[in-house]
Amino acid sequence: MTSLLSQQSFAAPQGAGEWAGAARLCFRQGEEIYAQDETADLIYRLVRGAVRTSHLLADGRRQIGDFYYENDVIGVETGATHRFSAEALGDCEVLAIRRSGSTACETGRLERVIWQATTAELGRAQSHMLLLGRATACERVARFLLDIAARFRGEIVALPMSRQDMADYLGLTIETISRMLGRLQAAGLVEFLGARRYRIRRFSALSDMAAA
Amino acid sequence: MTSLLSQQSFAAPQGAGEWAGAARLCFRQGEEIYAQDETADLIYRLVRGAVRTSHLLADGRRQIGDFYYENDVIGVETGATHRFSAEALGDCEVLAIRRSGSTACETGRLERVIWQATTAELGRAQSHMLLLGRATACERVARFLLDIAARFRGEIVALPMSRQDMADYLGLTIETISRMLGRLQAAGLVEFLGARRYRIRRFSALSDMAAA
DNA sequence: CGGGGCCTTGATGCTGTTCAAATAGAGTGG
DNA sequence: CCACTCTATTTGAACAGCATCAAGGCCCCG
Repeated sequence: MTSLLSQQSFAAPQGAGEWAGAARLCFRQGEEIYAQDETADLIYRLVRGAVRTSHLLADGRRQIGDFYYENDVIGVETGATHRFSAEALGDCEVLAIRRSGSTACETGRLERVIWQATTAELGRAQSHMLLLGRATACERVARFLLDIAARFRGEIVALPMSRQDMADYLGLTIETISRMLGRLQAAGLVEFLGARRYRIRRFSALSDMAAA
Repeated sequence: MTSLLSQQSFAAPQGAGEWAGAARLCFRQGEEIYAQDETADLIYRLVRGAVRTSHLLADGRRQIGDFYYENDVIGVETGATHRFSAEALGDCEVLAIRRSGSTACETGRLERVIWQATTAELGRAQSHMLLLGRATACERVARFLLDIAARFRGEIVALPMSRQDMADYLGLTIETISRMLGRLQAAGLVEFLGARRYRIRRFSALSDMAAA
């Protein structure tokens, strides 16, 4: 029942036609897929692995835009250049395709992909905004654990990113991240199996911690 | 020379055709244009006045999404309902039009408006994210003053929003806002004429305070 | 001229940061 | 397979920035 077919249809829910002429690229851990301020003439579809997008300020402060997984589209921008860079969190594989020069909204298949990716980006950016604006450290971490868990089927969730990545995503320090994770575990809401794997123990209580 | 015609063409830079069948609505200060969680079947074009969008959490914490001025489009959403509500900051006037049910990306004139508004939203949400994630109180306030000023021709800038609105936009308290404004004024970077009008005195120095 | 909301200013406290050090864990070579 | 090393993570203590609490002043508008 859990055949290759159903697995394939899960891996390419919108049909693979849009990505027919795309180039297949591989990146190793930490490698840059595209750079901040680079011209944004390619868009990418993540086939395997995980990616972070990050924005670096002049003085070294960093903000992680988001984390991406299989089937997510990255590289779509509102301007001519990339506001964020994209780096592979582990070894990963992407399809890259040139966006046909048209920045406008058209009926073509690729434009539909761009539209969907843009609205998805907007939704996630808005959620991220709410998180950064008015949430306590504990709420941010709780929401993060829930969000990551929501992307997986299995009960045990893997964290492909470092504590520093989490900190730069949540607008906190690694020490605070570590302390809040410890607190949530001590309260029995989550259980860690090493630093990079966890399981949610009390979902509703964790949701309460995450507030709205 | 500064005729009605040129004023009109400024008021409708992309042609008014898209808004031909739109209803004209007026709101008084503080009135709600649309509510959080309400079905998002209308989009709006702000003709006169200023608007804030805000998201309320269960415990009363509030996050301002953004501030909007003449010719801005509001009400475009990533889902079926409004994630933010919209309120008039002063008396204002909007055009409202039903988005034709099609959530997809099409070549129609209205779809083009929606596309442009969506990308504008994404860009602003990303900037806002960077501001909330890794900026100090002083940097946030400096950037805010620059951003608002960038929307006006004149040298003297009016603030249509209260200190509470600014605070909920920047993720700070009104007291901190007030102190930072005082500090920037004491440093000679800006000059206030009453609480709601200011002038930028040293633009480059203010830009430096705002960091990236 | 007076009322009331908005804004500013001051004193104190708490959350999260910073600095510092210990520990755990992953990768490597013997 | 184990010891070793290097990095990532955790933990602790002191500090700083912003929040909170509390007055006081300004300004707008009747």
